[in-house]
Amino acid sequence: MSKTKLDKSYNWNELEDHWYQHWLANDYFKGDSNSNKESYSIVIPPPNVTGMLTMGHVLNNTIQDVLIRKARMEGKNVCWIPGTDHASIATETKVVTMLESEGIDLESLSRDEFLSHAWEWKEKYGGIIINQLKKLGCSCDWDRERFTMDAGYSKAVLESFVQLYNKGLIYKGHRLVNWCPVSKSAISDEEVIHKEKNGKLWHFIYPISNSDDCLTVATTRPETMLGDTALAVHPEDNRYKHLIGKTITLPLVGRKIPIIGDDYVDPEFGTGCVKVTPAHDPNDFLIGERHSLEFINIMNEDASMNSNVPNKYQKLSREEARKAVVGDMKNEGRLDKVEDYTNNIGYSERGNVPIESYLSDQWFLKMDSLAKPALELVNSNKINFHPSHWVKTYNHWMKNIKDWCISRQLRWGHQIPVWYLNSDPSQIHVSVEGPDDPDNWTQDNDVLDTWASSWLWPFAVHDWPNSDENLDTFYPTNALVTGPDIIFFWVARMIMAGHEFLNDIPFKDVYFTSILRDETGKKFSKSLGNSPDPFDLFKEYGTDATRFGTMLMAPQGLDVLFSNDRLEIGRNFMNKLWNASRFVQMNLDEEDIITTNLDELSLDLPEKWIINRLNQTALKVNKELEKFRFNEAAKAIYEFTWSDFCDWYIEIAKTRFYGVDKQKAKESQAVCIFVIKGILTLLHPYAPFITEEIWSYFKNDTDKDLIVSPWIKGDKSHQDINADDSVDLLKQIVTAVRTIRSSMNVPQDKKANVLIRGVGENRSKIEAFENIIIALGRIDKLTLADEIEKPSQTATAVVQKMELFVPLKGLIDLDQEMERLSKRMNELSGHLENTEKKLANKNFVDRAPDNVVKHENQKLQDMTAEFNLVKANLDMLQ
RNA sequence: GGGCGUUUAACUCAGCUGGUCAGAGUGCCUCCCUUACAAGGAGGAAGUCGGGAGUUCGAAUCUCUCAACGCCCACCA
Repeated sequence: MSKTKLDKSYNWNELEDHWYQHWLANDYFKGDSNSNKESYSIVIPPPNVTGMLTMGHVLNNTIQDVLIRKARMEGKNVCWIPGTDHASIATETKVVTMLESEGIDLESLSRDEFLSHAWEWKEKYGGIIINQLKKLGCSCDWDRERFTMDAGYSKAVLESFVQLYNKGLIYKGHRLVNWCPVSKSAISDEEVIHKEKNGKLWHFIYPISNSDDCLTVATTRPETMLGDTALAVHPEDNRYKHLIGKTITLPLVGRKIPIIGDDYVDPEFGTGCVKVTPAHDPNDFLIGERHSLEFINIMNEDASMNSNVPNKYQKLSREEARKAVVGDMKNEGRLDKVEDYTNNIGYSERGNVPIESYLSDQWFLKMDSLAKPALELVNSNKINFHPSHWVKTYNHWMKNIKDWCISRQLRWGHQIPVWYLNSDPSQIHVSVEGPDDPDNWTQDNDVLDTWASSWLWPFAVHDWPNSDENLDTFYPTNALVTGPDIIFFWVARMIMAGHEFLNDIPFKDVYFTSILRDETGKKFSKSLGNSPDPFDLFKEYGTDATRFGTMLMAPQGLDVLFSNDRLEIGRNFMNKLWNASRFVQMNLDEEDIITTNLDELSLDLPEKWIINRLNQTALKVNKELEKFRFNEAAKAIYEFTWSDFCDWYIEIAKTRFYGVDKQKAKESQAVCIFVIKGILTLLHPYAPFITEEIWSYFKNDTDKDLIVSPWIKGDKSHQDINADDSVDLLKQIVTAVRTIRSSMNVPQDKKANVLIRGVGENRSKIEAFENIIIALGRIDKLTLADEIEKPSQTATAVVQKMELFVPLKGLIDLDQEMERLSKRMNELSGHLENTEKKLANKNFVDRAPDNVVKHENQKLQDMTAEFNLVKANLDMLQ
């Protein structure tokens, strides 16, 4: 920057890009796989390649950037690997929508043609979110950016399939799966969202063959009766058990189907009699297997009726078929009644339509043997969850894990590396490269579930299995930062994959972020349109303020109600920091002050105090960040900067800057710079842009850019109780004077005299601060005395057993003063009562630790003294 | 049905291994545009820490219980 002075206000829109480009140009973000320094690595949870930056991303990636930037400043070999996920089903849906809108006939497209459209689309839109992350300030190693369908990555995915297949963990099964009729593909259990819906319960009357008797059956899905192959009752149900073994003629279809007895049926529910559709319901499927029933698939892939149903229903959608079936049953007099009924319906997460249980050939991965070691890794704390209560959720899922349906009937994704011999499809070939004579073989049409590629992310980004170089340096990663909503989809599976393929953990710590909600508690989501556009916020508040504000309001593991005025806290803080820095800068006597070494100075108590407080803040920030308490660390920096440095030390420093003692002025300037640089260092991970900008004005010749400057650990052994106590006394006196002035409505420009009685051993301390107290309290004359008569018409206060008199001739309002003193007396007597009670309790004195008892005694003494003085002063007024 | 979480000032929330007179920001009241900052400064009002019980010398904090709200998982046609 060519400027030598900080601008009057911080113009983030100009400076953010400048610094980001500067960091990139200096290669600060790059990890070094040949370094022998301690490494620190994170892999980004790859956003969907179709994605746009949301507030969720802001939260998630700011946290990662905080960890990464701190580690970098600690001098570690840092590597944050970015990338995107091909998001098979989500992306394919978008591409299909686009092609349809362009009037392109999907049916006429070959697989390759479709894929070339998809890649075109990816090239066009795939980079958006990456650029958005750069705007956010993420210090990722962009040279290592990965995409889950990159050539190398794809090879890793196929490799993993082949390995698992060869171990016998992958099998093909003809099973009921969750079927999304929109994407015409199987989906996993985790991709099914259950929604409560108001539906109906239809009661149908079925005639029993060769009999006049009937059975009434309740169903929520009338259309599936076209695929019924049995009726089931409980074997012990006295109403029906004599019917077991008989048959009924299925109305509308004419098929004769048996009445069977099965424990699954709950006699209490509905009519106690269930229609069984083995090909379209998971429970019925199991009944069907137990009783060797016929499995009749009645639907096409889009959930319309197929040729296995009577002609008149064929090609009807499931909704139309339901209407038709109900109408026809009613016409035949077989509709007994219709009840309202609320039930949970599974919806496809992507297609947002009810799923079908659908019979099809799919590839499955056996999970039991993978889950066991992964469970152990977390429960033995080799991997730590933050907050830890997520371990229970993890355990529950892992202990009830089911085989994973990994095949999808899509085109965008990793095509399953299985080939069938054309002349005999029962012969299969499984390998990464495919068969030698490809003309005789046909590859499986399906692709893999997206998560069956992203579960390899922590090591596949490093060219596994081809190269070890980066893996040796950057694997296992240190931390994973992600949302608890993908604990099953992704986190659990990465742990399994890490153990399976590399026999190691993929990360040491997992931090689960908060879920962001709007003011009314609704989850931010694209479909609700209630998520603010982060870029509007960056513009309005600045990226640093958005990052800082978001961190401040994101306590560990709780949902967060997001609102813009939280970001104002961040913006105001950045403004405060900017102005404090500007103030210090404009008061520097000489430029070379920035090179002053504090060790060469003999500092006064206020200087020692603020340096001490900075050290304590650094210790606190380190401690909280180690525990992933980002909000607490942010708060510590905020409070130190605002309350200690700006509110007190800068005000004290003014008395130095404008005083006659030039040496003190210089010392104070040096201390201000030291403290500001400390603040900038601690704040940099949260607010990288503004801190780097201010730093550039304060750095000296040996300083590097802030992003790579040394982190402050804090020094546990450094303490200065004397300085703390002294400044504490100073603050109490000044505050007492200010309170009196304020409550007596003394105008700002009117100076008051202050007398302090009973100074005793405090005299030297106060004398050392005299000019500061006079300035901050707007005092004309300060008189210190051990014994002195109380002036008339004076307001009083008690500070550390000293009486403070502020004579206010003509200004004092007796009633107000009496009220003020009475209030304080009441407060004190309340506390005194409690303390006395405590100390009178023999059990307390005997059993509580000495220091606690001692403290209570001290409290009693101090408060009694203050009480007596306040009372005496009050009495004099009456 | 099973599990997890939340309940602290008017609002949004901190408060960690039980022990300073329970904190912050916003809002509210009073005063101040004092040459770093009105996106600011000084002062102030505001809380039986969801209800109840228990453990303890001592509970916002630990245990139990009840209530309200939220989330996750499972699911009977």
